[in-house]
Amino acid sequence: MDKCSVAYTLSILVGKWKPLIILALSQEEILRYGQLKREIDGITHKMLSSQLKELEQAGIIHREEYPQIPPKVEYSLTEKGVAFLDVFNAMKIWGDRYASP
Amino acid sequence: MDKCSVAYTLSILVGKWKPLIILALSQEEILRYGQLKREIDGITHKMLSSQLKELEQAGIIHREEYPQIPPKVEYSLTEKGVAFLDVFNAMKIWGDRYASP
DNA sequence: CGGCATCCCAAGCGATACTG
DNA sequence: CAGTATCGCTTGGGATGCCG
Repeated sequence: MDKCSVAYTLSILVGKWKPLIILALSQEEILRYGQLKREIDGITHKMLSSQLKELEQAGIIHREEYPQIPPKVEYSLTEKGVAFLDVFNAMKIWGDRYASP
Repeated sequence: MDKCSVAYTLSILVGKWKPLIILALSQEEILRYGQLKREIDGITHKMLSSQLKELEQAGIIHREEYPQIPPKVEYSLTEKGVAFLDVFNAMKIWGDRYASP
């Protein structure tokens, strides 16, 4: 097994919140900032902002900003992000099978 | 997608070194402590010890101790650990397809 | 040879406040 | 409503040393 591509994938999962953000967006297609914040239990304002920015830079999510007052920003998964769900699916299968006592 | 089983799987991947340990053992079947240390570039004594212990407690790896002087300890993947390679495989597929720029 | 304990720094993260 | 900045705590993990 080649370590490099696995390492790249792991780099996406780094941090306490990124997986939860991706999963939240996988369920709702499109979510506004505030909706995401409510979906993800316990995440702080700062963390959500920074993690969203990192995921956007990684090309996992798309950010759509509407120039209006009050501001409105929508987030959604890119094709790359949707494909990432295969990884979560493998995790889910393994977790279902082996989740601890 | 159920978060719980995914979260359990993610908990296995927590830390800088656990994925590398699992991957190393996936390539060699059985490795002694010192061999693992040499396989995994840059890992410190302390980290290898602690991560091995955690993986053993999680049931991912098997620890076989030979009561002799000098000590000899062999590590290998359990069935649960081998099954975990499916997760890495999904990661590899995604990484190969989408690795950056 | 392999495990465990100690010390210590840096990164990660939370709380809070300010801005457009 | 969404984003940025600052501060300080907590924790992961690196370096080192002792023990069976």
